[in-house]
Amino acid sequence: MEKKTTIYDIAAKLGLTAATVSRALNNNAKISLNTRKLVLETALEMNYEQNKLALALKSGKSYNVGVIVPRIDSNFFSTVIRGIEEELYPKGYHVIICQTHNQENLEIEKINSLLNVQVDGILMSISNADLEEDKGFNKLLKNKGTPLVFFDRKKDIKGVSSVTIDDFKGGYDATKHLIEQGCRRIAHLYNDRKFEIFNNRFLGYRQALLDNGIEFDESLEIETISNVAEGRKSARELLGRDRPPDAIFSSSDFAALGALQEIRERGLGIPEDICIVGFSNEPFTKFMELTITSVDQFPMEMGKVAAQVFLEEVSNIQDIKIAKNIVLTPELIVRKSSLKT
Amino acid sequence: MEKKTTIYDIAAKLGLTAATVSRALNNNAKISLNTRKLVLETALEMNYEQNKLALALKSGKSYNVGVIVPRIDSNFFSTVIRGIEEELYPKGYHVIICQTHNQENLEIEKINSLLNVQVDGILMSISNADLEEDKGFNKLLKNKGTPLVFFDRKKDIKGVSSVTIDDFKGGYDATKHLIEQGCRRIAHLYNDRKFEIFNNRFLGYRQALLDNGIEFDESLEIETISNVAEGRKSARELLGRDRPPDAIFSSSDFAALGALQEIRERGLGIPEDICIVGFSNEPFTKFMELTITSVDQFPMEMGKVAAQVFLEEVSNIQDIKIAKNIVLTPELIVRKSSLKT
DNA sequence: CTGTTAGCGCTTTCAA
DNA sequence: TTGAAAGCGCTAACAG
Repeated sequence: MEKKTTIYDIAAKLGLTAATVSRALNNNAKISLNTRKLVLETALEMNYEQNKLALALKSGKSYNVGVIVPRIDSNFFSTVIRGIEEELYPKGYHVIICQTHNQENLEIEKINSLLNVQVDGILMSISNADLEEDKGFNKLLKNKGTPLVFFDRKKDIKGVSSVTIDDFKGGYDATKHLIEQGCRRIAHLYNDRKFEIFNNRFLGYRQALLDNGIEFDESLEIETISNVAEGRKSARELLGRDRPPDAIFSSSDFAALGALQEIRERGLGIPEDICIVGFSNEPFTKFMELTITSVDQFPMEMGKVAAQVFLEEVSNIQDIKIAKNIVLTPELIVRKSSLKT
Repeated sequence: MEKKTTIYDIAAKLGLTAATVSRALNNNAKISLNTRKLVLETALEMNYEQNKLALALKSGKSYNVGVIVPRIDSNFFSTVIRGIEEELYPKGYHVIICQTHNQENLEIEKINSLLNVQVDGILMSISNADLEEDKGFNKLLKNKGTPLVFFDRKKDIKGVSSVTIDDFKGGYDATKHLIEQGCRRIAHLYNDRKFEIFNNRFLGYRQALLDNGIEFDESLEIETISNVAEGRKSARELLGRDRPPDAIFSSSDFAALGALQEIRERGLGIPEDICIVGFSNEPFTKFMELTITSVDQFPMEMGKVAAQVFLEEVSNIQDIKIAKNIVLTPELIVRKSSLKT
């Protein structure tokens, strides 16, 4: 375990001073060609590597950004993170990831933790719909030096930018598509409406019905958790009704899958008897034999755009900051589960 | 954008010295109960937050670890990372992620980049099978201060620990299972054998055949890339043979899926005519109607164990380090695609 | 129990 | 063109 060589080491070896070495290395100031060459050579030879930590302390910029997500092992979030990393690395930033598992206390804790390690910004998707603008946020917002950018699950906070998709349109298009397929009793499995994203999908669904002269039927609107078992459960409930639906639009692909399984097990045909549309375009929706129609959220794009917003904000910390709310357009991917021929 | 408060600020306010404040905050040395209370209170009131960067520079420990993977948006890697994060965060570490996209130069570059930001260790899955123990590695190994831990895709390097699964056993069990189902002409779609993991799956396959008195047939062994299209292509090739196989063991779930699709489109039955086994237990394998038998690699465990190995190594940097090579046991998950009744 | 001093590695005035 | 000195925020050894 040998010590890392510092600019002092190479200064000593050359009979120079650290300042000179620093200058030579950064080819900043005017330095004699000779000394520069000399410094560069010995730096190489001594395996010198700049200690970015010292630089960070000195400059106040760590070139680290924190990303907070409910969990990383989901296709959506890991793809967003991929986008963020790919956009930020070329600009010299590293990405620190944090998971909250939807635990309220962890969300605040991780924000503070990231602030402590002096990240230059935080990109996050809210885990906790009830999250108030408390400690963590306030701190972020007060020292306007560290920008905050929401992606996907945002919260309307003055001065905070966000990148989301148009969930209303996603819900609207999905429902409209089902109507165009001739469906009239369209059920909706929705997730916790305290989250903007789920509420917007819900509202889009309602609006599409309205625009097409279909009255919504509350008995067809069921709150569901985003997993296969819950999707099955909801489907069971719907199929038990006097007048079962002829289509299901689920705000989660997993619940859509559960519904699909339940329906087929009962001998009903998809899409003949019931059409199904999910949301998120999870990989499995296109891998199945009975491919599932879904709404693509362009997670990679979302990550890249969120990163860009962050980059803009760090470069203008002085200026009065105008929050930017970027909304990406989702795309309905029509597949077998909803395509009547 | 107000300045962050430092211990000097609170020292000034209290007519104390920074050292005292530091001590009070860390309740380290003997401090009068009074001053401690005073310091703690004003710290709170002034919104003091420790600057971990300064601490890092001072102590030489950044409490950051780097994780390098080919890509993060795959179920396997993102789950490993989840495990790593969950194991390390409680110990005070943050996780920095880097992707290589299998680009050779990026692999070295990211290692160096992480080293520059003074990570306390690097956990990585090799992207480049040909990677020699060059620059990046040498640097890591020379200054033994920063431990390196391989997971999944490792390379045998003296003094470097690793956490992998027993790919040989994975391949062996998969093949044995197929034999038990009555299959005799078992094809194998293998990935680049320059990677230990793929080679071991291959060898396990061969050994299982041998142990059961079946001679391997090179014409049934096809190199494939891990995606659906390539799986289809390989299946097409196999089905064109004089004596097509009665089973396919693929070292990738994606290629297995491609093969499955191709086979069914040709009107052959799975598992009646051809059994299929994949590898990795990707989520979709259990979501499909025709569920796919696969080998679970326990990625979450792998991440946690890799993190533990790292933790051990950082705490013993002084001692002579004995590399640890931990091998987890995979599990064959039998599903419809290979279960003849 | 608390103050003084020095130093982690680097950059950046200010002088020379 | 280069050196001297200070400072980023914190801790730790040594005094007192």
